[in-house]
Order: sequence, then structure tokens, then C-alpha cells
Amino acid sequence: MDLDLRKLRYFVAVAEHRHFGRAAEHLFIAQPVLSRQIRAFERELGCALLTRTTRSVELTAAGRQLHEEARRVLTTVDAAVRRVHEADRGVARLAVAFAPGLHVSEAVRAFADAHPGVEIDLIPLRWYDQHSPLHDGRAHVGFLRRPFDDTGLRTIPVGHEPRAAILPAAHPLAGRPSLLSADLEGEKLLDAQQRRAASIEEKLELIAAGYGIGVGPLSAARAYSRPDLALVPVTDAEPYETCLAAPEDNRDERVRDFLTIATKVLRG
Amino acid sequence: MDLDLRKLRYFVAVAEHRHFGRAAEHLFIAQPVLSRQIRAFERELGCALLTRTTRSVELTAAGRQLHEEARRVLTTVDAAVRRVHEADRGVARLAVAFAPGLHVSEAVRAFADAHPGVEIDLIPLRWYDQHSPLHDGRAHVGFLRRPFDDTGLRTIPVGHEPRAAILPAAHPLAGRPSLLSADLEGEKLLDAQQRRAASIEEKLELIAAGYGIGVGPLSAARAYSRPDLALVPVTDAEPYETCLAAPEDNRDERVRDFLTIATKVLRG
DNA sequence: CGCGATTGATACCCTCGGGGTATGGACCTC
DNA sequence: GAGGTCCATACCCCGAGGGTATCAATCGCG
Repeated sequence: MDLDLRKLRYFVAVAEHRHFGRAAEHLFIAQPVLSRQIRAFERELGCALLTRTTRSVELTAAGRQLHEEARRVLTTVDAAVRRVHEADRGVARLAVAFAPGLHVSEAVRAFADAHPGVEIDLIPLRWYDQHSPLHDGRAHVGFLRRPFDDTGLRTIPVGHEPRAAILPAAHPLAGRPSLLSADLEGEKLLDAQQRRAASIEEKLELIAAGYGIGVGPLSAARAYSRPDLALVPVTDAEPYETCLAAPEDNRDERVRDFLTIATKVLRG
Repeated sequence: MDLDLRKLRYFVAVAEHRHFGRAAEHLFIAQPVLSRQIRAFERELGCALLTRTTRSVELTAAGRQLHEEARRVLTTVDAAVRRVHEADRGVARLAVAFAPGLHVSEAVRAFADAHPGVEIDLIPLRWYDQHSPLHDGRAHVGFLRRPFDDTGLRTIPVGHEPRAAILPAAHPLAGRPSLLSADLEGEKLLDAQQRRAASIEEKLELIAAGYGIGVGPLSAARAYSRPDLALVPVTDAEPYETCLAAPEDNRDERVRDFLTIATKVLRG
């Protein structure tokens, strides 16, 4: 059931040489061993990867896919090992996630100045996936916009952001500098939460095509803006609250320091 | 040298149970085997992962890092295997990369309508990393903005995009609806290519802080826009050329069809 | 303080899988 | 059809992974 990385490297060699003999030579093993390992690999995966004749070796569809995946897998693994060694040598690391449209660079820079030894990973979040990277450990700390699932998270509110209507450029209200909620009465609102599978791009397409209008945080909407859409702030709508978040059981010094520094920077 | 995924899963079990006996039970192996495997793993990696006493098991810094990396590695591997199986069952896949600010959703939707069985992966590109995903196979096709390294790529020009000056909001030219190159005489230009390591966010910080101005494609600059920056089109500057690109040796039907459909959509 | 319980480490054995060499069998070239 | 090329098969060996039995260290408790 477990993918074997050695066999994966073997497969990559064969896929790239399209020749068992030369691939084996390149891997410093004997050719029959390679043949056997590749067969075993195909058996483990449950599908054929290569079509072999005595005169040629070609990739099947699954083989081509695996060849592409291999690159991703092997670079991921190598990066993982490298980061573990760094951690062992004392290099600290902090993964900061941020929602689209929110800017963390100033806070990150302030933190980096105070902690020159800490490597920062910036993780841009998607519209509908604000909480999972914090919950599953991909990020140590996040800069998010409510609402999101904050169970198990410690959150620190740092600001507010106005709502904006997202309209087709040809919409009668598109030219207005600002709107009131009442102006949007009777408009068809495409609910952001309606279909989580749908991408934000798709929703914007629908708006541009005239199927309805959207409402969202101004900065985030601007990050995805396009010439055929207009953004108009809705002045009397409840603003979005932005906040810093981290797992609440986290007593990591880096995280604590980042939260205090970022809170100062983002509120100031 | 090769990370062993079996040992990695073993390690994850111990890291999460903080207990060899229960972890072993959970893995359906005997406890002494687990102890030995973890020791071997530490020896292979060349660093300690756990601090054990007879009464407790704790993670070292390297161990905590590996625990985080493990999630990434294992999900990457599982996704890879799943996609290979899909490919084997005949599910085709097309990875479409696009530069920041360029919109592919319309073309992707047109292609998806014509090829309902093809799964589309959208790969957003970074400012300074436009070519590598096409060259290393992470993407089958790309929607890019010149200049980029097109060696080995077949490219199809599909449009042009005006240059825009990126100015601090307080800059005297910030209020103008458009500019001529001559207006920017004497301004300090922060060259986009100067430091590839520097993130675009950092460059925008520098501009906002008044260290100089930038010039970039209008749509891309807008995608990163912020309240303290102004974007003003430079009307007489050479526009950026946008084009579709794919490895030139690629005779894949999906890629060919995507290129023809996308060319039609993007030019129309 | 001494005894049992708990828990990770060690010792020792067995099996299986990855590595090797020798060789077969298919297919192309001439 | 003879020879060369190339992948597959047959067979052997050794080391790594798995198991059981047991030790050693620590904690709890009377």
C-alpha cells in the first residue's frame, strides 16, 4: 500500500531513458533487478506503467501521470529532509498563512528583524479554505478574516474591513462611489458560501456575465479584480473583522512573539 | 539517503501517541520492532527525533519539524497515487499555469465544456517564476506574459497589456488618469528583475515607503494592489505581450485542443 | 525503602525481498 | 538465418524487517 520511493526513483530513470539497460547502468544496479523492481512496482500500484517490446519502452497514461507526480513527490521529500536537518541545526521556522487580500509583509518584516534566525514560510490561503491550514498544522499562525472556524484557535482581532458590492461593470450602480444596503434590494446575490467547490474565479465569471452580484471584503475582491467588474463599498453594512489566529495550545515562543509583534503592527 | 515512507508513518504514529507501545499496537507491529525502526530512522536522517525516558516520549526540534513535514509528504504521495490510478482508469488531466493578473477561467470553462472528462489543475504562478513550471513538467500549458524564457516552448501571442506605473499613493503623479514615459523621467525605478529572491510584496512595501517607483503590467499590479499604492497606465510605453505556451515537443491532444480553444477565447 | 507495574531497549531468531549472475526468448538488421 | 540487442526469467545470497523473550530504568504506593 505504501509507495516505495526507491522504486519511484527507479521508475523515473526508466521513464527518462526509455531503456532498461541504460537506466540500470545509471542507477548502478543490474538490468534484471530493474526489470523485476518495475514489475513489482506495477503490481503494487495495480496498473501498468510501461508498454515494453524488445525494441522500445513507452509510457502508458498512468506511467506519464506517475512521471509527472514523481517530480512533485521527490522534491517534496527532499525539501522535507532539508528542513528537518535545518531544524536540527537550530534553524527555527514559522509558517504564516494569510487570507486573500490581507497583507502580512509588514508584520513579517518586523518579526524577521526581531528574529533574524527564523525562516518564514508564507502560505496564501484560498477564499473557502481559511481554517484548515491552521488546524492541520500546515501553518503556525494565520491572518484571517471572519467568519472562519475558530474551534481550538486563539484569535486576536486586529481590524475591520468594509464590505464591497461586486457588480458587472455595466451595472447601473457600478459608477457610484459608495452604496447603502438598501440600494442592493432586489438584486440577486450569489452567496459566497453556496458552493464551496466552485472557485472564486467562477463566481466572478457569473457576476461579470450578469447572473447576479456578489458581496465581499474590499481588499480580497480587489485582489481578484478584472476590468469587467466594479467594486463599490457598502458603507452601512457590518464590516468584516480581521484577526490573527494560532492553535490555542501552542506555547511556542516564535508564535507568541509573532502574535505580539503582528498585533502591534496591524493595529498601529 | 532515501527517506523511507514506512518509517515516516511509524514516526508519525509515535509522535502522535507519544508512546511506543500504543503506537506499535496501532500500527499492528510489535513494540520492539518500532523502537528499532525509529532508531534506524534517526540514524538514517542523522539527527535525533525523540527524547525518550522510560516514562515519557517527547519530540526534539527536528522531530517537530519532521512531524509537520510528514503531513505534507504523505498527502502529496497519496494524491499522487490517486491521480495515477485515475489516469489508469482513463481520467485525463491538464495542468494550466497562469501568470498573476491573467485570467484563464473563461478559456478553461470553454475547454471543460468541450472535454468534460478532463480534470483541470490551475497553477497560479509567481512574478518571477513564470517559466519553470512549464519546463519542469508541473504544467502542461501556460498563459504567460513576456518576457519569459521560452526556450523549448511553443508560444502563441494572444494579446497585449498596458504598462502601469506603481506609485506611492501620496506621489504627485498618483492622481493622474494616465502618464507618458516622459513624466517618469528622474524617478527612481525599482527594477523588477533586480533581486529575484525578493518577493513582490517586499518590492511594493519599498514603493509604498517611498524608496522609488515600479512599472509593471496593469492587471498583475492590480492583483497585488493596496490602499497606499496608486496604479497609473503609461500610455506610450511598449505594452506587455501575453501568450499561451506549451512544450514544443508536446503532441498531446488535450494540450493541442486547449491551445486552439484558448487562443480563440483569449483573442476574441 | 522495597516491591510491582509500566515502558522503552536489547538479544536472538526467522522470513522475505532486494541485490547479484547466467541465460532465455523476442525482434531487428543485414 | 546468423548475429546483435534488449527485456524477462531462473536461481542464489544476504541484509533488513518482523517476531518473542527478556532486561533495565523509572514511577507509584504501602
